[in-house]
Amino acid sequence: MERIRFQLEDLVTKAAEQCRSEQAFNYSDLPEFAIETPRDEGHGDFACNVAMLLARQARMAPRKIAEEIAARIDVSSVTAVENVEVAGAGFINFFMDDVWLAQVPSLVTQMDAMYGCNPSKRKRIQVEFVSANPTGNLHIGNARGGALGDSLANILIMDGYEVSREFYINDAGNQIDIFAASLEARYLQLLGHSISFPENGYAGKDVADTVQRFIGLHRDNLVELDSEERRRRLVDYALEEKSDYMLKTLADFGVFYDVWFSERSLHESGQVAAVLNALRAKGYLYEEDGALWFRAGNESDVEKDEVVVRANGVPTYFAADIAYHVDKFERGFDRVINIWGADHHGHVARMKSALKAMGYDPDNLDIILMQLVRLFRGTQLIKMSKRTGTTVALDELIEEVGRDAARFSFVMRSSDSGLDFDLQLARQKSLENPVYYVQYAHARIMSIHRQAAAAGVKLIKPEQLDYSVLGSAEKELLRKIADFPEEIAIAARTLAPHRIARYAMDLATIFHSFYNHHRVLNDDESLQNARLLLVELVRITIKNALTALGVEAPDHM
RNA sequence: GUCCCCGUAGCUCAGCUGGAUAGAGCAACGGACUUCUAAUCCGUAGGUCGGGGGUUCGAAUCCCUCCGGGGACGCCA
Repeated sequence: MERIRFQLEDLVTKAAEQCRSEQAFNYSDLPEFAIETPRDEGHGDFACNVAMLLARQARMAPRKIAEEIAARIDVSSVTAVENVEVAGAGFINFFMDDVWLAQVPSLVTQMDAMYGCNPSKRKRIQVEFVSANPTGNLHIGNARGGALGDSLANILIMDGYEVSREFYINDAGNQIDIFAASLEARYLQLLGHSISFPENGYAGKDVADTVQRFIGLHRDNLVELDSEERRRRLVDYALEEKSDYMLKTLADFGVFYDVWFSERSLHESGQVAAVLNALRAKGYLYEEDGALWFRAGNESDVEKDEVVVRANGVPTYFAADIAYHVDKFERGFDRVINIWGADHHGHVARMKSALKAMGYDPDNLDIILMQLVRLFRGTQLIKMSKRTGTTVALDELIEEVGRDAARFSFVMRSSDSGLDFDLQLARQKSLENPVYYVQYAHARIMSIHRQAAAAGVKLIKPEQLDYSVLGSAEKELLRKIADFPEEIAIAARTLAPHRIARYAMDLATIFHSFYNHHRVLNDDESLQNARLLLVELVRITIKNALTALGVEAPDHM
């Protein structure tokens, strides 16, 4: 379909140039205009806005310009163009011959599971998402990040990028020390020693359970050791257990990673120290109150400088994060995308500023700030608290509402919007739940195929399609199907997976309406053949859209 | 105080890099199952796109400002 757009663009450009040479009107540069798909069918298959954009330069009413251009468009050079009209403020509308829609069936059936994919961009993108602290279970916000990141990665792949999914394990730093102290306290308490629990410690039941399992394996072996060694052994055990569980839970959620990257490894390899040295050499670091600060303040959009090494000599999370992002770009990614919770937004400008200081182009780093999720059960808000462990974790969420409903709910909304997730609503298999609406369309089509097979009706090949039997309802479906690769491109460009959820719902709507008005299996053989092929194209497209979102396309419901 | 997100129908939201008469779902009301799955469809009703300026041929969309809601401003991550 893209080819048609280029051809039309070319037609318009030539016609405009001809206008200039014939002095119909004058302009110096032809503005970058659009060949868009009008919302209203009455406005044709494609519309061009060039006349409005030329109005100022040409000093002529847009409508008049459009007429001059339209009169010079050579329709015969592109066979698929049937008619050109000027409408509205000065739109040039193209009405296409059926020829171009007739290309859709063979395209879809040939590409099948690949339909929607765009040509290779020959670029590598890394998507880093979830990256939860391995000190607790995955919560509802991580679930949104997981659904979003995984879908985005799928969409980028479809749009022709090479994509690597990455999880950054925060297995170093302050919170790990607190975690270790909490583990130690629980360990000693469970073995009957009277010891106070750290004030800011991890008091959740899951932490106690982890310690209990450790005791089951190793009994009281650690009691006699010194505290540092005891903590090290406990935390190593706990981090491994927690990470494994996260991996498993994310896999249950349909999320798989290419790389698990350890923060601790950055310290151990000396990369953090190396980055600090480099920044110091470039004059970006200074000392104040005993700590080492990164000078980010030169950039107008950065509020404050940030500490990279504390007064006690320990590097901060930020220091490690700079080293981490340097490492990402050193691995050769053309573009790096992070999905962060909105509460991290203060970090964005400083991170970019640090990357710039290190000699990288900060524009190659995109950070999606995902607004926070509130969890409800009916009208009751469920408060999140990592410390007390009262939140609903991702594994419980999957258990309660199912993977498909959960993933679709998270990904159907723009990441810019806050999300209220109602457990009661999500578990209902009802109208409130758009995922079933889309899945139902797929199941219905599968049912038609089963009936067809039972009656001995075979699916025809696209080249056998009698195009003339298709009515306006069928053509509307074909047009929507034809849009899919472009939808993928837009979703990839704007980093907005929710567009694909929206698209799937729209396509399902058109299909359900068609289904209720027309029978696929009927007495007219050529009509039946055409419709059966058509619904198969719908099925492929819906399935590919759902797959991009990590949602199943069921055969039965 | 500074910064980020949001404000569109009664509710939940979509609206792509400005484009033609602002769209869905839910809720309300009225219809459609002896026929491929009624988890569906068809119709009716519902809007000063938070307010005010500005840019433009054209603004829900871009800029400024004010109001309202949420969030962040730590030698935590």
